[in-house]
Amino acid sequence: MAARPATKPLVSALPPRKAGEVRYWLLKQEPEAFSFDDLLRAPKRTTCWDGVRNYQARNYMRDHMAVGDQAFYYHSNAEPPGIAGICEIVRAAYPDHTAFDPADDHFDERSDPDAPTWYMVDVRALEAVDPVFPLETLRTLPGLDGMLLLQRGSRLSVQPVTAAHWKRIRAAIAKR
DNA sequence: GCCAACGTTGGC
DNA sequence: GCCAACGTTGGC
Repeated sequence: MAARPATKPLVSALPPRKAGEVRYWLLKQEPEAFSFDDLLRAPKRTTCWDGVRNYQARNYMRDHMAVGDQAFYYHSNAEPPGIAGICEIVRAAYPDHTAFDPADDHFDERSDPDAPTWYMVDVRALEAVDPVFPLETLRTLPGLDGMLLLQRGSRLSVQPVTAAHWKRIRAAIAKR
């Protein structure tokens, strides 16, 4: 058994939230499906984050997100890929009803309405990051060691971001 | 469009 | 429980 590479210190279990603590996240979305501009144009600048079908991503949403947490809105499969906006969680996890709808792309026949498998949260746009702050630039910033997004093969669509990384990135965006 | 990396599935 | 096959993600 080879040693687990040092580049893989996944934050799978987060410590308990302290009273009043704000947590930070990164939410991936393909702009072709729903861009940050789409969110700005949505009623109340709010949408439900439906369609997550990965257990780890679900666990972060269901077990660790709270109203008031903030998140980077990240455009994946985009040109360029990068941070397109800042948003906040405005509703904590509740069942993802799209899993119950056979007509929906994200239908999952195994998700039982009486014991839902999949959950979503509601997010509201706070401000655009315009132009997009590119992944390529994130890779050049010091102080982002261990950031999940920057690790090879990282595909998780809901990722925790440490407060230190959040501050570092916000500062880099502001100073640009 | 390519393809490496990943998560899930299912045979055994 | 192992692990090969498969489908998906997402940068490039």
